[in-house]
Amino acid sequence: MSEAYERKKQPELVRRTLIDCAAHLAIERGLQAVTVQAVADAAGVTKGGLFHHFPSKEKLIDAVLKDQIDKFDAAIEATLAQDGQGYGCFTRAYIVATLSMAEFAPALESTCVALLTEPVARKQWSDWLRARLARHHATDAAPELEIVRYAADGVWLADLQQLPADLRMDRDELRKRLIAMATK
Amino acid sequence: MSEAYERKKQPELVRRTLIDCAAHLAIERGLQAVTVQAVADAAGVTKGGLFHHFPSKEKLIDAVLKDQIDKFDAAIEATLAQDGQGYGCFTRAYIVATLSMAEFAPALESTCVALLTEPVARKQWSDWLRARLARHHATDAAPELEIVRYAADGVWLADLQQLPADLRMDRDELRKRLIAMATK
DNA sequence: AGAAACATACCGCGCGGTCGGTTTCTTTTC
DNA sequence: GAAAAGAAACCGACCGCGCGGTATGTTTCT
Repeated sequence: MSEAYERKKQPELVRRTLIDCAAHLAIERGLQAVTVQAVADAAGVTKGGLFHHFPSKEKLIDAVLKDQIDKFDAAIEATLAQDGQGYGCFTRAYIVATLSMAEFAPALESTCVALLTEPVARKQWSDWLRARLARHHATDAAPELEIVRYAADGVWLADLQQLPADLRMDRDELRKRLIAMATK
Repeated sequence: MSEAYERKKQPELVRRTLIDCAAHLAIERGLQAVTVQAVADAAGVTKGGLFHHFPSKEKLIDAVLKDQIDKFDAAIEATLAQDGQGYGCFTRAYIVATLSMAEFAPALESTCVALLTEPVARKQWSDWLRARLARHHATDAAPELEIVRYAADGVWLADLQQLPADLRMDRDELRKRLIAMATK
């Protein structure tokens, strides 16, 4: 109640920090660096503290995955709210979301493909995509749009690999071109 | 010399098997399943035998990576030998190589993105790409072609994730469309 | 005979995970 | 309102196991 100084513990804040640190570690120093100890240290907690929030390391990873998908989904929803509807609206939102992920979190907490190759993660992603495609079937079923989505994925991958800038197109121009391909 | 029954040991064959098994394991059961013991077992060798061929696990992984890039490079070279030259010849070869990788080795030994996210691997790939782009600068520098490459990468990624078939376009049609985009 | 190609047995370390205690917050009771 | 009671949040020490790696012996080829 008192707004003097909020010295109360914030468990959900710690939980967030743990998830973020795990993603950060994975992308910065590789998957092998994601140990329970390292994540706990980075989050300023002890190992015991971490296991208070997550029953196992696997559950931690699951949470990281879910978090990434949730963020992505929210970004798409936000764009859809503006763009409205019409041919390729979902695809355009997909492009914007993917590219902005890469832009604002350059290989930081944006994602972890490494995790995506883990069998558990594949299902989470394909389930999400299937649900989305079903929803936007009327506007985004054209094969041309599928190809544009692949291109966005490729850009995302390049970003994850931290592909040197001299091998890549300017991001704004890239976005423009992709959106143009997904319009009309 | 004797062609009676070739009972001689074939060390380079064992080496190949080890590399293949490592890649196989990574893609089938995730990166965490790639342990020295598991690779050795899968290859029908003991752990000591494995360490006779590779001084460390890291060198094994390096070899897997190099092998993938070599295969990819060879596939491109083969296509280039037929396609000849002209606008987008490298990009078309890139498409064919990427797609055939995915087709003939469906998530088997085709590759391991997981490994690609490891810092070591990033350099290997970007070095290769830079060298290639420099060589084909005259024909494959157009921004449209870069986008098509991204699309091919996206397809490759989808394959790695073993994305269900109901979410994907037919591969032959996909190839046709991509090549068309990289022509003229 | 000598070297390469393995197998066998072993080691130390760091990993994921557990357990009991301690602190911090929330709720109950008077 | 304070004090007691309870639960939640977290720490610190510990454990067993499986990992990457080694040293030495044994077989197989040249």
